[in-house]
Amino acid sequence: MPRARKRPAGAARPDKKGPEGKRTKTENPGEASAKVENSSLQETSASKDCGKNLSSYWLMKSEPESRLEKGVDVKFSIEDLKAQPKQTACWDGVRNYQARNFLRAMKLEEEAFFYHSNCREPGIVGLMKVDVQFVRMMKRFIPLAELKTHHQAHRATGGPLQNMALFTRQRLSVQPLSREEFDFILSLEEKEPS
DNA sequence: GCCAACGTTGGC
DNA sequence: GCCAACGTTGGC
Repeated sequence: MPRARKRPAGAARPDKKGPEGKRTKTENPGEASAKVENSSLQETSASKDCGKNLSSYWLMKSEPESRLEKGVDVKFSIEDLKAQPKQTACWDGVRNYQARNFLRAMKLEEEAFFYHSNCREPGIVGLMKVDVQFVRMMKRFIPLAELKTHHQAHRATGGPLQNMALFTRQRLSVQPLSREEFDFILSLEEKEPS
């Protein structure tokens, strides 16, 4: 279950058991708000610019279709995010330590793609800012298959998606993107679906 | 629903 | 600290 899943509103800690019921409202933005706790984060194409580029970009996966995990529905789509108070949610349910380290490394206001996983049409659906708050839908859905096509081409040509974590670190539910990766993906919005 | 890929656990 | 067994992720 390292996949991200959120709970309604101010959701609190991951392992709360129990009837999902109402959660007490927390002002705490949750793990995703991240203070940099830092550390030895893994080097990826996105994390190696040694300080000159202070911003980071992220991709966060969540499942938009219902699926029970230990009796709890892990579904959390971008529509669900929009429906939260302030369109903001707590990104809990991440257990993988590497993904958790990335959550801790996030800084407020950094931009993140919302990715729908384990569903009929996997792909990037929208943009969020770390808090985690809805920003906007993508101008068009960017399917996994299209990203993969570019990734494969870029491996040959040295293009921006050549090392994209979505393909090189599969199963990582929270992952960093370099600015080049982020900008390239944004540029796809303006193009015809391939 | 299948199952490959990969992470985690735990005995030794 | 190795590594086999087991569990999870997530595309298909």
